[in-house]
Amino acid sequence: MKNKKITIYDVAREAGVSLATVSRVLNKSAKVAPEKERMVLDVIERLNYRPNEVARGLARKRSTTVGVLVPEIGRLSVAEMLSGILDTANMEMYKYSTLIKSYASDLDLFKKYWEDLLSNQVDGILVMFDYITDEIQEMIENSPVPVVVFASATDSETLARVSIDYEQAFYDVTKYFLDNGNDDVLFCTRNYTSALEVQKRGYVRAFSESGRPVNEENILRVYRSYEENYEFAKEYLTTKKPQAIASTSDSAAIAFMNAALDLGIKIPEELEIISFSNTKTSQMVRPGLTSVSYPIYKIGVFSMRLLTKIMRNETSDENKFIEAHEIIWRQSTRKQK
Amino acid sequence: MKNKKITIYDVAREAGVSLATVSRVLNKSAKVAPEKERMVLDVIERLNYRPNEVARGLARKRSTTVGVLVPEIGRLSVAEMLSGILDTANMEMYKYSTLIKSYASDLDLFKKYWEDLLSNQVDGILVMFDYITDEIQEMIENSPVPVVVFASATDSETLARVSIDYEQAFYDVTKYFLDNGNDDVLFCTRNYTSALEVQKRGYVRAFSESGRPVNEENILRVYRSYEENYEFAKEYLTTKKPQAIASTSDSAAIAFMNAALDLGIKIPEELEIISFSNTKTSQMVRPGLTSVSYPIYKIGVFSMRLLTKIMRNETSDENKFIEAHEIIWRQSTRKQK
DNA sequence: CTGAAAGCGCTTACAG
DNA sequence: CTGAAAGCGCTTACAG
Repeated sequence: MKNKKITIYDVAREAGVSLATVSRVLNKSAKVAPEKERMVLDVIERLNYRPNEVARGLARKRSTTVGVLVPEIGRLSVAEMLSGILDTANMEMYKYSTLIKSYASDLDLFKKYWEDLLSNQVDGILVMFDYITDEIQEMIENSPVPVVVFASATDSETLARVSIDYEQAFYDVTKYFLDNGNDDVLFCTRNYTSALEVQKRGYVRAFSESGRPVNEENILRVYRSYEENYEFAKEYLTTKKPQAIASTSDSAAIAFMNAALDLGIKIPEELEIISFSNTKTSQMVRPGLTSVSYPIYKIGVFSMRLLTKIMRNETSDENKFIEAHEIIWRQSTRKQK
Repeated sequence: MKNKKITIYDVAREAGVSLATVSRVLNKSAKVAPEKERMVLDVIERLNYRPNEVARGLARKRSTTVGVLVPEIGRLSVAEMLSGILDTANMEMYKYSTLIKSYASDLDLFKKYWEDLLSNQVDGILVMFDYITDEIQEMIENSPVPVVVFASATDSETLARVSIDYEQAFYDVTKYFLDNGNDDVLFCTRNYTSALEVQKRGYVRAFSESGRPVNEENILRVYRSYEENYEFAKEYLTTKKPQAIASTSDSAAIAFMNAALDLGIKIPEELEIISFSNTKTSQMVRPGLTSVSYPIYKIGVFSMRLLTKIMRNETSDENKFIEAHEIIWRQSTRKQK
């Protein structure tokens, strides 16, 4: 560690010009005589001057920093979206720094981080929340800076957002099962919160349309870890014989699959399984796991792009992007591609 | 979006005190008369005042922000480490904001982001780099702010860092294979850079000790995607019959495993496989994949903690933490637990 | 095209 | 215990 901090004053003195001029060549914000510009640029180079973004932020009242709030950075899908967000934020035309907060699906933590981000004067915020409650929506609507919601279930028609149609995705999967003679469709989900509501709606709709009743007992809350789910599945499948499983969680889907195999239940002949996130694991397991695939990385890219537009006041006619989902058929279903 | 920015001036005026007093109660930096303190606190509450961290950072010359440089945020292990870093950074006693940059394993991008972080006046930097070259090491040593290196291979004895002993891990795995009668040990790695050197050293050492020669052709560079690796493995295993595989990449290990199974090669009887990262997938596949496990989350926690100590000038007698690794034995090896 | 000056919203010696 | 004032390192009208 060394390096004495060198400031714009040093550059101005050394180059024999005023602060203002240095600032102008730095920001290309106004015409500067070519010779002076050269001088300044030379000095900057020689002194290895690096503008202080914090001072800059204060002076121009823009931090060129955006905040990102995610429920759990350790989730593979989240990491993948962050990847899209960061890549976009750092593109030449954008160049935003990103302050990332992972709130562990905890509402209080979410609120705290939200305040933290505002304190840090972010120019905009990207929010991912499994389900946008009224409270969260109100926070967003009262935000002093633009907010874009991504990969979140919501009923709002006004929020700027990019995600997929969760209800439709669950509908599609359930309908496939029902259309193929399965009455007893298990619905496994990890978070038994209101997030469930939007998704459950698709499940219920498919049942209604097919004229069959929904059995509430078939809506299962599963665990976080694979081991727990495996034990649970093994016990469950010993007494009950569902015909099909739709799971929001990859780990639960695979736990059920492995448990079934270990119990001698044939897949997909006796039990069909579809998972709601097409992670790398889905293709590595045997039999391959049929999954709903959606453009995770792209959702990150689009949400950052949308936020940028709004921050720049580019009147975007469209502030809502619903990405298409698709079912990737593998060996855990009778239909295979 | 609404909310007119309210500043410390507004609070001072409203509470009938000076700026300085408000600042004191905000920072608890000096004694303030209890009644005045109450007043100020009340006004803050009522006005919903939120200190501007950017102005604060400028004034006190500390941003309470740290930078994090990772090769690829989308990698599950990276996400998990970030999880540990963020959790620690946000703990009451620390409270650092984190500026995260993912440089796509690109040296130029790394350098750019490095400068960006310094421009943003971070108080410290956490660096992950598959292998710390001399160039990187020099950047770190010349950094104006403290730097902690994590989960990176390096020969440096001076850098503050926390990681595992890569050489030893590769040695352990190779030795297991050699001790159990496998001469033909494939070594699969994704990045054929100097990172390889440190790891290869363990592989080579095990061979030397056992008095057997290393066959350079057994050092394989694999692909990024599972599909490519699967195709490659299938072709490879058709002509060659290795007895054991040590792979730095989970996806390659599983690709070889599935390809072998599809070719009728028995695992582990005819081919043993060990992977170098114990991801969730390792336990979900059948047969279970024996893997080297190391405390990923903990490495994040420790590195952030170490950085904090250095930033606070707490003379840490120890600036190097090497976490223990462990082999989790599953069904892809003859030894199973 | 260029400089002097005010201002961004805070903190922190310095006096008292 | 408290306030006036300088300063953190920039940007940006305002004159010229």
